[in-house]
Amino acid sequence: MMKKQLIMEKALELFSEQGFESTSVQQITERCGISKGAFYLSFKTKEELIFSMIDHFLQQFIVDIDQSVKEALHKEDMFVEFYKGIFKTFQKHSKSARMFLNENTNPANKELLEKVKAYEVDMTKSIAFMLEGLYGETLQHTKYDLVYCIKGFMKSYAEFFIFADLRLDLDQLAKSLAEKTEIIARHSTISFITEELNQYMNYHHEEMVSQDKVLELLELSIQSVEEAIVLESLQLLKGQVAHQTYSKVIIIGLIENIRLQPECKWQARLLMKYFQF
Amino acid sequence: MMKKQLIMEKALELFSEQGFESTSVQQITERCGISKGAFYLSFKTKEELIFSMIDHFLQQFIVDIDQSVKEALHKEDMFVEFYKGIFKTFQKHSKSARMFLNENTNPANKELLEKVKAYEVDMTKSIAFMLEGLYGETLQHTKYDLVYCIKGFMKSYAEFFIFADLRLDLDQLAKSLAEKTEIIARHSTISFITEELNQYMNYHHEEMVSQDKVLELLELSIQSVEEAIVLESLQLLKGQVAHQTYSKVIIIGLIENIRLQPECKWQARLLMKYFQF
DNA sequence: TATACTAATGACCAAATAGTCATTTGTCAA
DNA sequence: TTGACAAATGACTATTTGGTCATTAGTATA
Repeated sequence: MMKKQLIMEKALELFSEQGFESTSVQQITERCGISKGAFYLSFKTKEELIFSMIDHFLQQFIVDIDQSVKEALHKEDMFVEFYKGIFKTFQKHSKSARMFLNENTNPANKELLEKVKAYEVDMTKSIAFMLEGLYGETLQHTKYDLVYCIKGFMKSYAEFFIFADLRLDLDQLAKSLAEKTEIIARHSTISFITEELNQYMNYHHEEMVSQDKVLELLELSIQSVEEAIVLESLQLLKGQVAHQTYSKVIIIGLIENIRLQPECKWQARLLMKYFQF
Repeated sequence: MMKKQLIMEKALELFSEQGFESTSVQQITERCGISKGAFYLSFKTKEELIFSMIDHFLQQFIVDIDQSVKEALHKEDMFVEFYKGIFKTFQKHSKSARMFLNENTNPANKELLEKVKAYEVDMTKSIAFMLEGLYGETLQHTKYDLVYCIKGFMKSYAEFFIFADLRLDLDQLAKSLAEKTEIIARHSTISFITEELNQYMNYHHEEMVSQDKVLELLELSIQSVEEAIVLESLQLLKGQVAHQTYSKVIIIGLIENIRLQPECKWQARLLMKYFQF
C-alpha cells in the first residue's frame, strides 16, 4: 500500500522535528495532502502509526548497522570500517536516528520504550559480536565495558550528524575513533560491567522471536516481493518455520537467497535468530 | 514562595516520568493537591514553569558537576575523583538528569532546546577546563576529542543510574572509566574535532551573560537570603555590576563570600563569567 | 465584631485533540 | 450509460487541553 509509505515518511519528518506527542494527526494529514479519514484507512490509531514507524525505520537502521559490522569483520582496519559504516548510516537515516535518540529516553509510553530498547539491545549485541570476532577470548572480562565505550562514542559524536548539517571528514572521524577503541581494547584492565550486569540490562529487554511473529512477517514479504527465486525461498522458509523439514545447510541457503532483497533484510535477520544460527 | 517549590518538585517527577508534552497542568495540580487557579498564581503559563524548572534544576546539576571538577583538579587520581563526583551527582539528581537527557534532543520548543543546550555547553567547558589543568599544552590537538569521549562515557554509563535502580560500585566504575580516559589521553594521536568545529558546536549555543540577567538573578538572591555577610556581599556585587567601583581582588573576595550559600552558587558562577575571571 | 486584604477555588471558556461515519468521488466492467 | 464497488472526504463528536475569573475562605488588623 502506497499510502502507508507516504504517511510514514511525512510523519517521520514531523516526529523528528517535534517529537511524537507534539505532532497531531491533523498536521500529518496536512503535510501528506490527504484527509483525516484517509489517514484512518491506513492506520487504526495514531499509536499504530508510531509502532509501525518504529519497526519500519529502526529495522532499516539496525540492518545497516549490522551490515557495517559484517563488512568490517576480519578486515585489516576493522574498527575504521565499522565506524565509517556507522556514521554513513547516521547520515543516511538521520531522521530515524534522531527519532531513535529522542524517544528512547522519553518513556511517555511504556510499550514504546520497550520496543525502542529492544532495538538498542540488538545493536549492542552486534557490537559485542564484532569484538568477539576480533579478540576472541583475550578480551573476556573487559568486553562489555568496551561495548559501552563504543556506544558512548557513537552517541557523543552523533551530535555532529543529527543536530548540525555539516560537511564532515568521515574517514578522519572513523580513524580517530578506531584508534581510541583499539587503544582501550589493548590497554584497559579495570572492568565495571560484569556478565551479570550486562545480562540484566540487555536480555531483560530483548524482544521475543515468536513463531507467529516470524510467520506474520514472512507473509508480509511474500505479498510484496515479485522476484521468483526470492518468493519461492520465502515460501519454503515459511513452511520450514511451521513444520521442520529441511537441514540446516538448506535453510541457510534459503536465507542467503532472500538476504539481499531490501524488503527481506529484517526477515533474514529474524530467521537467523529464530533458528538460532 | 513555598508553592513554587512544591509545584516544581512534583512537576519534575511527572516530567521525568512522562516528558513535558504528555504532562498536563491538571496532573500537576492533582499531584500537588492544589487547584488549577493556585497553579496560575505561581506561574503565568505552563511554559514559564518549564523554563523555571530548567533553570532551577539544571543549575543545581551543573553546579554539582562543576564542583566535581574543582575538587578533582590537581589531585592524585583526578579522573577517578571526577567520575565519582559525576555519578554521585547523577544519583542525587537522577530525575533532573533524566529530564535533561530526555529533552535535550527533543526540539518540540526551539527556545527550550537552546536553553538546555546552553547548559550542556557549560558542562563541556568544565571538562575542557579540567583537561587543561592536568595536561596543559601537551594535549592540545586531541583535547576536544577527549572531551567528547568523556561525555560519551558519561552518557553511555548514565543508563545504569537513570533507567535502573541498582546498587552499583561507584568506586569501581570511576576507576574503570578513569583508566580508559587516561589511556586515551596518553596514547591517542589522531584527532577529529578541531578548534573551529568545537567553536561552532559550542559557542554557537552559549548563553549570553547580560548585565540585566545578572542583576535580575542577584536581586532574586537578595530577597531569599537571610545571612548578613552573604546579603551585604550580594548588595555590593549588585552595585558593582551596575557601576564598576572596586578592584578585582575585592570582587573575587565578595564572590567567595557568597559561593557556598546554596541559593547563590549559580550567581557566583555567573559573576565569574560576567567579570571574565 | 467588623473591615480589609490576600490566598485559593473550581466552574467555565475557547481551542485543539483523536477518532467516526454518512456522504461523495473515482474507476472499473457490463 | 449504467451500476457496483472501493477510495477518499470533511463535518461531526466526545474529550482534553491551557488558561480565566467571579466567588469564597482564611487571616490579620482596628
